[in-house]
Amino acid sequence: MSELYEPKSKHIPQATIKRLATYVQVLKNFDRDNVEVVSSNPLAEACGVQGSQVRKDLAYFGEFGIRGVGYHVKSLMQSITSSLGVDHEWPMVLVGVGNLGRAMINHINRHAHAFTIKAIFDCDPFKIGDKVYGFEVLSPSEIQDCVEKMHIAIGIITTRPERAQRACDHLVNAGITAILNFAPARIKVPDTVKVEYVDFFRNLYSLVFNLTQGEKN
Amino acid sequence: MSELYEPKSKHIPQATIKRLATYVQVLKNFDRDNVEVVSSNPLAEACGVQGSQVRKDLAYFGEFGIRGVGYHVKSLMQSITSSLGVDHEWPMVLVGVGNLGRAMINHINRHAHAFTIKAIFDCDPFKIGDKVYGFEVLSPSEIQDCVEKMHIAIGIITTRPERAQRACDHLVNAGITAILNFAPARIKVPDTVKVEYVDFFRNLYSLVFNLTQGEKN
DNA sequence: TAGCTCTTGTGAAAAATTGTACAAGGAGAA
DNA sequence: TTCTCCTTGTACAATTTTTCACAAGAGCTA
Repeated sequence: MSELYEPKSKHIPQATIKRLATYVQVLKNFDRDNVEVVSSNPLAEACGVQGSQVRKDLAYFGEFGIRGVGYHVKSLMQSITSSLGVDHEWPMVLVGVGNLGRAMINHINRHAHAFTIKAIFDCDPFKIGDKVYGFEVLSPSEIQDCVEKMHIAIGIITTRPERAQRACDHLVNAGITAILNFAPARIKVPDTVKVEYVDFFRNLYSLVFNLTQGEKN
Repeated sequence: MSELYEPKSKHIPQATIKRLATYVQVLKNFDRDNVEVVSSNPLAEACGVQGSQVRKDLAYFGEFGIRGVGYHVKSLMQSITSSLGVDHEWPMVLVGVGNLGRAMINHINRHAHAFTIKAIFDCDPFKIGDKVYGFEVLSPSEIQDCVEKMHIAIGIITTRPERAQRACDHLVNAGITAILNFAPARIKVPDTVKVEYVDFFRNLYSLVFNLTQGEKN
């Protein structure tokens, strides 16, 4: 087995990446239950997809399984996280220390191995200087310095929607190239910056649509 | 224009539903800025999709535009929300009053028009009876009664991953048919129950993958 | 009314994704 | 070693989703 996993083919669907994240989550559970080897079908079932889908997704990055046997849980986890680049720590900054922001600081720094919030910012001068979960709330003017010193690539936005674009601009100017936006607003960024939106109202809309559809059938 | 909007065609992609939620979000902003009419291209650009995509998505539900003119912002919002069934209130219950749970109670009840949390539950006997944002934390044994009395269809899970399945079982037994799961764990439900997963580590994985990919090019 | 401009709604084409089916290959038994 | 049993990895087929391109239609002007 090689040390470094590079994609075998050019283009990998975003859906595949998202599924790989799920596989890791489920593999962690298998590992916790002391399962050592798992084949594609049980893994797929636990993730709510088809076995062939799992095999195809993994095939983008390499051959991690043993024919006739399956996948070694621990080594597959390692292979996936290494392939995606989440096998080491990613420091992050967060802008917007409201209720949602506080929850995320706490939630992310507790749960995630690969992701840690290192500094927090807010535009509200009354909040600057406050201590939140051990962090001092800083002024956005300090983002750039912080990002450069700590080599931070990822920023999180948890402001109100009206403030999202401003927060985004601060982050982009500071040199951030990836943004996770929790604010219910679309933001404009240069092509060089990647944005992911987390908006669970989308999920609620989807649930409601399925509920109302179901009634008609 | 008719009063009730029913889908014109049989199957509508989930991706379309999710995009429609985004359109509503963006239309709200146009409305706030007193824009009265918008055509598909500017709307699409603000949502990060193609104009033809917007038109096709809307076409699943009816003809809401005026040729040569565009869409009336207010009436399009109304048409979409009515089509999806989110033009009236959906009461919800939440299980798991930890940090994430608290944040969601506050966040959802402040922001969303169509969605309101009506009661909150926790398995931890030490939490039961506590007051959180005006709600008393109840025992899971009371879910069924609550769901029936208030005609609640949607449940939210914000427990720790180990507890997610138990919370889910409580909800399903109580008659809940749609679940929004924030816990980083997959849950098993009967076919009649819809589940949507909110897992922003997926989004973080995606960002990191794109960052590491970008380096290589 | 006729003519011009603009944008929708939609069939058809293209692209992307998912599912199928099976050859290839590893492990263990005889 | 040889045979059998399993499961992977992948070529190909089917399906789904997105994009393209344009006819149809609405408003405005003269």
